[in-house]
Parts: sequence; structure tokens; C-alpha cells
Amino acid sequence: MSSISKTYSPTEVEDKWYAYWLKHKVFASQPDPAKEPYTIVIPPPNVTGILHMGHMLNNTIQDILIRKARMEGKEALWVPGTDHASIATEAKVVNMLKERGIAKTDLTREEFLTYAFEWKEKYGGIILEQLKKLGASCDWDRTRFTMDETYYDSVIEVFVRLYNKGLIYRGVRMVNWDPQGKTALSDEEVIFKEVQSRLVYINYPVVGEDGAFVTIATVRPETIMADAAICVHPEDERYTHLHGKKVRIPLIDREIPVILDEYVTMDFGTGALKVTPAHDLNDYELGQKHRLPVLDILNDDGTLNEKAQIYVGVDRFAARKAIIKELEEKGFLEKIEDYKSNVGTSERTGAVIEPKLSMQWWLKMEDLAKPALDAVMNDDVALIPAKFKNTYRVWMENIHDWCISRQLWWGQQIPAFYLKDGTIIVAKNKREALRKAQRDLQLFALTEQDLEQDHDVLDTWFSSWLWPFGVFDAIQDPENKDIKYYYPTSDLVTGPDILFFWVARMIMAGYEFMGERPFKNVYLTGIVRDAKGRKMSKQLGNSPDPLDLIAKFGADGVRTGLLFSAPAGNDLLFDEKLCEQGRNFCNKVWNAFRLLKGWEISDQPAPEGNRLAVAWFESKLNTTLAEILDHFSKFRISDALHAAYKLIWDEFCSNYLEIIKPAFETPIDRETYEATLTFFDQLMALMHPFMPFITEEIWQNLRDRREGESLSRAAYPTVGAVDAALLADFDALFEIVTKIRETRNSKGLSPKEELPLAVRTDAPARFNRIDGIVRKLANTSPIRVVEEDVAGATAFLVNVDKLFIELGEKIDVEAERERISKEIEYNEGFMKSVDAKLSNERFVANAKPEIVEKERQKKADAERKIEALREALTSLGL
RNA sequence: GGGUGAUUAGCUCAGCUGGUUCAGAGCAUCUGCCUUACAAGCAGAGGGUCGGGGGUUCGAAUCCCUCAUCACCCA
Repeated sequence: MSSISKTYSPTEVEDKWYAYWLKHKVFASQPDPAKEPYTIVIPPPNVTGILHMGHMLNNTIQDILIRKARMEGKEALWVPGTDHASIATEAKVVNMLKERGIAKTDLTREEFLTYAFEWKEKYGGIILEQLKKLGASCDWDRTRFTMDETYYDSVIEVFVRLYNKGLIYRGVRMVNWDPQGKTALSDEEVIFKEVQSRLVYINYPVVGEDGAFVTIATVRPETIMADAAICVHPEDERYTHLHGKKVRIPLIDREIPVILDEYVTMDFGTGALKVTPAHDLNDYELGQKHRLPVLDILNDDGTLNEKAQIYVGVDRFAARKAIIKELEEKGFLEKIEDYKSNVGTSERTGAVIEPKLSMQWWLKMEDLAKPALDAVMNDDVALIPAKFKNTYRVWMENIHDWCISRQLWWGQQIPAFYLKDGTIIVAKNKREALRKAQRDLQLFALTEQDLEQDHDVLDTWFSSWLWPFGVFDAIQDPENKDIKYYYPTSDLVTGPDILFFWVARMIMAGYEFMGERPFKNVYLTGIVRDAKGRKMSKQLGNSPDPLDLIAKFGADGVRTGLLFSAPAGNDLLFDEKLCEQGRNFCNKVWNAFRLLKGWEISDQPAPEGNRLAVAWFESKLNTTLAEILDHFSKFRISDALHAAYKLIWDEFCSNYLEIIKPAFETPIDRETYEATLTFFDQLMALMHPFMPFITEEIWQNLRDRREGESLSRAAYPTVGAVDAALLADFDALFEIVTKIRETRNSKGLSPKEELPLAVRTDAPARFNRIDGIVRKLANTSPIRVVEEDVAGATAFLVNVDKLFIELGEKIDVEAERERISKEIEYNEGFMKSVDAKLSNERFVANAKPEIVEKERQKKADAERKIEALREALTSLGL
């Protein structure tokens, strides 16, 4: 035994078995018609990314599900991969180039992409390597990337199809402009943040009325130069005199009309609203309605352009300050108030979003949304927890068209080709486009030189929404055996933060391109927060490095630690203590294994107590297994872990092993030993999805295994017979043992001192059966069955049987009396409440008969207990 | 402003279809133990008016209403 370390050290064990699994292709999957497929596609992490706690949680859950399915004999496939994250990656590549003294503007698109792929080759695999440390059982040979050639082609093909179907159009619309990334963003990529800003009250002189002015309030004074009108509510009496008038914009003196619209909230600010159609979505719509001109005064990088007339070239925020100052100096500033406002920021760059009119490509969502909404509402695609159905419905019913073009180079270049006159031809590639132009437009003289491809690329989500079938190349090769076998996938595990970004769109794509749901269940995890409840983020620096955690507690420890507190859809307040608990659990399991390995084995017959214990644990294992499977079936994975944890620590280690453990330097009988090995095998299998490494290590050492064999492909335990009476007997047994230990503790008696124990019962056979075990666990003398109460003993009840510990003069009569009196009091109180129920006619009339029967039983039991306790009190006095 | 969820022990959370003695787990605390698998451990103990108020019901932590606080999503 000395050869096995006293504490479990995960590092070498984990590396060893992961390498073994890879070597023997334990995670590889091929279509097998004889087996039921079980498929998960990984939510592709950003190729630039490194593992964070959210990934840890969500990939642990996926690994648990896939490993369990694999052990249950399904053909389990977990497809890994990454997405190209156009904005984030392009930003990183641009930075890398900058460090080398190269500007993006000096490069051609092709040159830039060469650098980008170089960057991806170097850093793009990091996150997948990190997943291996976690134990992720992906089929790595199937690793996909959204910029793989076939995947790229699929995205292009999909664009062409949707265009031909009339669902994609190009148009000038108000978009969310990221002045730092210099690209448009979809609505979902905008994060609103509450910021402290200032509400500036500005006086606009009324034309033709000297000294008269109208005051407006704005948080964006730098946009006054783009104003197209002042709007007031038609029924606002304060402004009746302004109807039909014009005002002059301060500083630039341009005249704009006063318009009337009920859109204006009379009690916000001054009730007069400046209308800036180019720089606010609502103003834009108002402007369209009133046919106002649109004057865009901002450049793509957020500086003012020449249309602003003043502060040209100055950044919007610098201009804001300067304008406030100038307004004040020139007497146009009425006042400034502090104001909290919601400002949209870019999900990727963090820059403040500028609403901007821009020519972009759009995908019409209405028709796509319909089947995707229905699928979730009728549970063809089940959201877990179901509370997200509502959120989903509201979003889907109010869906806007999707801005799918991005002003970047890293991504799928939009397959739209422009003729010199601006005619658009959408086709897979230039050759196709040319052919199409020649054929459809009769432009036979046209050459490829006359076609210019759109410079922009597609939104990354426009490629990842194809993921569940794109990874199987279903667009390019719709009849291939993989897609036919693995699609639709089984479960998807992801965070609720990308429910709309990604999940909803995958469901749309599934029905649109495959005619079928992409997955059956969507398990939405909570968000991992720090101990103070703050979201973990790089800026706050409150996120531990997952690899450090793994180094410290082992992957198994971190996995179980995370799962201990991870109810579906509820946030998880992460604390390293959880991982510590996970690590301690590993150590517990490890030491149980050490115990087993240390035993000498003899061929003596098994003692009766051992046989009984084996039978009991088998029943316990089976009932718990049933519970665990039930939890799994409802995606209550944390609950499943808790049940397994308790089974191993409390039932197997603290109870079962303590019962069968042979005395010091004596051997164990073979029968019990073999049974225990089998239990251990089963427990390791049961725990394997949660803690793959330590369970594999122990399983491999429990018995002789063949090279290439792995617990990962062993059978998951199945539920067997349960002896309920035996379970009840053992419950009583453990209660007796606890009572005796408690008595020992409270009286300061040594565990080495044997205590005489007696029982007064109607069922002495039950006590004869467990006698040996009680003696072993509680160090008592053989249980003496008595007909009368034992005088001068401390008594306690287990169910309706009365037990006596004969302490002789060690008994404290007063304390005993008090304890028993309290117990009587409690039971009388209890009986009173039961009586109240039973004497209530309406209860007896309305409650289900079995409930009433139970109450009667409770009453009878309480009566017996009270009687027994009173007797005990009496015999104390003797 | 609209929506969703939460509020249970000092902390983090379970508690599923309203019905056993249902008020639970882990951590933390306290007491006693280096007992030959494990001190990352063992044996015990204490601790809660289930956010407030109202209602439905024979019966409510659980269902309904309302208020408060917090979180998230959307506009």
C-alpha cells in the first residue's frame, strides 16, 4: 500500500490518460447504423479566445452528457471547432501588423488574409488545447473552423440561395456603427450601458423674433449641426406660438423648421426635441415621416466631417466638450443637468456605437423566424430551463432584419459583384457572376475585369448559424453519410447570452436549409460570476485562469467544483472553495481505493454482517442510480452529481466500507472483496462523466485491463433490484449507531470503551440480524433483547423500538429526565397537530385517502412513542 | 418603460405534482479525535417566522394578489 500516494496527485494522471484516450481514439465516432446516434456540436469559441470560466462550465456539462451517452452505448460524437470572430480577430491581426510596422491600409486584401491565417495558425488552437486539459472528449479529427474552405463555400452558397429567394437585400438603413472597428454591427452586438452623462439645455433663436428662443435638452450637443428640425407636441400649449416658425441652430446659424408630432414626450426635458435624422434611429423615423433632410456630420472613425462646418476633423467627444464651451461663451447655453443615460457600446471593441445611415446587406427575418418560433413554442426544440421560452418568443415576434455585412476583410467576402453602372450580380464566384451577367443581362462583351466584388465580409454569426449541419458539410454535400446519421444533433449547451445571437438563428437555419430542427434540447447554463456576484470579466480581473485552477485542484476537482453549484439557467457564484471541495472529493475516492488495494484476501467464508452489508449497498446503489438517472433525464446535472457524491462519500465510504473493513492486520474474505471491487467498478463508471481522469486511473488499477480498454467505453451502470425492507433496517441501524456515538460524545466516553446495549422491541429478529454491524460501528456489547425497560440506562427511540445504553452510575438522571421530557413535549406537540387534522371533518372528507391513512399512522406512532418515553421516565426514577 | 427570474441557516444554493417528523445540502462555526484508507480526514452539535402583507385551500416554502429589494433581458 505504501506504493500508493496518500494524497491524490492529478497532474501526471490526467496527462497520462488524456494521451491514452487520444492514442486509442476513444472519442472518435463513425456512423454506426446499429447504434443510436448522440451528437453535440460545441458552441465554437472565438478563435482568438482563451478559456474562461464560462467555457469551463459549459464544456464540462457537454463532456458529462457526451461521456454518459457514450457509456450508455450510443454512438456519441462531440464535434469541436472555432469560429473566426471577424471583428476581434481582425483587430488582433491589425495590432500584430502595427507592431511589425505595417499598416492595414498598405496591404492588399490577399496580403492581409495571409497574415491573418498566419496569426490563426499560431494562436488559433490555444483554446482547443485548453479544452483537452479539462478532459473534453471531442472527436478532434473532426475539428472545424468557420473559415475552412468547405465551410466558407457553404456560407457563400447560403448567401446566394437566400438572395435568390429574395430574402437578402442591400439598402441604406440606420445601422449600429462601431467607429473603432469601423464596421456596422447587428442589433445583438450592441450592449447598452448606463452611463453618467449631462443633459445640456440649448437655446435656439426663433427666426424673425428678436430675443425669442426655444430651449431643447440633449445629451449630444455635438450633433446640433446635423439638426433637421425642432419638434414639439401639437397640444403643448407652451409652444403653440411657434407653430409654423423656424429657428436658427446656434453656432452655425442654419435655419430649421419647427414641426409638430405626438411622438414628443411633453414632460421630458423642455418638451421641445431636436431632430437629428442622421444620428438617431427615432429621429430618423421622425424625419422620414416629415420628409426632413438627412445630414450626416460624422466620419466613419467618429470625427466630424465638413458638413458639420465647425470642428471638422475633431473627435465626437472632444467636439462635445468644445461645443458646450462655445455655446456657453456665446450665450446659447441655458443650463446643464446630470443625467443617467443608456449608451450602446460595441460588444467587441467597447466603443460607443454611433447610429449611422449606411449602405449594408440585410437578411429579412420574418419568414425565417416563423418556423423557428413554432418549434420552440411546441417544444420540438426544448429550451432548458423552460423560462427562456418566453424571452425567446418576445424576441422572435419583434424580430428586425439582420444586418449581415461587416466592413472588414477577415471573413467570408460577400459574393456580390458590381458592374460599372452599379448593377448587382450575386453568384458564388466571379466566373459564375460573369456567366450570369452574360446570360441574364445579355452583356456578352463583359469580362471579369468589369466585375468588382463587394469589399465587405459577412457577420461571423452568418457563418456560425450553419454550425450544426455546416460541420458535416451538408450544404456542399447534402447526402453524405455523416449528416444523414448525426443530424439533427441531440443537445446543445450554451449560455443564455447568445440565445438570440446564435441559438435562435441556428434554429432558423436548421429549418430553412435542412427542413429539420438542428437539435432537440438546448441547455442554457448560468453565467459564472465572482463571489460578489459580479460578472467575470477581463477588465475587472476577477476571473481566475482556468488552467491555474486545474493545476491547483486537478481537472476533476474543478469540474465537480463548478458543477456543485450550477443549477440550469441560474447564475453561479464561483468560489475557489468549490474546487477545493471537488479536489477533496477526489482524494476521498482515492483513499477508498487505497484501502481496497491494501487488503489481504483470505478464502474464509464471508461473515453474515458482510453479506448483509453487500446486499444493502447493492440496494442503495440501485435506488440512488435511479435518482441520478431521473436527474439526468431532466438535465438536473448538479443534482445528479450531489446524489452520486453522497452515495460515494456517505454511503460507500462512511457506511459500507466501515462495516466490511477488516480489523487491523486481518484479511478480508474473497466474497466480500469481489463484491466490493464490483461496487467500485460501478461507482467509477457512475462518476466517470463527472470526473473522467481519476475514475479512469482507479478503474484501470482495480482489475487487469487490456491495452486500449477504457472506462470511457465501459458500460454505464443500470438499475437493478431494490430491497426496501433492508434499506429501512439499515436506516434504523445507522440511526442507532449515531445515537450511541452522540451519547458517547456528550458524556465524554472513549470510543474504545464497549457499551452494553439492550432493545425492547416487537421484532427482535431484525435486531439479531444487524447486531454484528452495530457492535462493529458503535463498539457495543451484543444487543440484549429485553421485555421490560432497563432501569438506570439512557434510553432512546428508533421508530417504535426502544433502546437502552446501560451506563450504570455514569448516567446523569437529571439530564436524562430533561432530555426525555423534552422529547415527550415535542411528540405531544406533534400529535396535537396530527389530531387537529384528523378531527377536522373537512380534512377527512377532502384529502386523498392515502394521506388520511398516513396521518392516522403518524398518530398511532406518536402515541406509542409517547407511551414508551413516559415509561422510560418512570424507570429512570426507580 | 416592457418582460423574466430571484429573495429559504452566517455564506452559496437545493427543495420537482401543495400532503410523512419538511424545513435540507455544502461551506463556515462549535465540541471531541493524528482511531493503521483519507486532518484535503473521522465522530458529533448548534443554527432558519422560507423577504413583508393579504388571499385560495382541510392543508402553503410550494398556488394567487400586492408591496419591497436585487439581478438579468428587451426598448
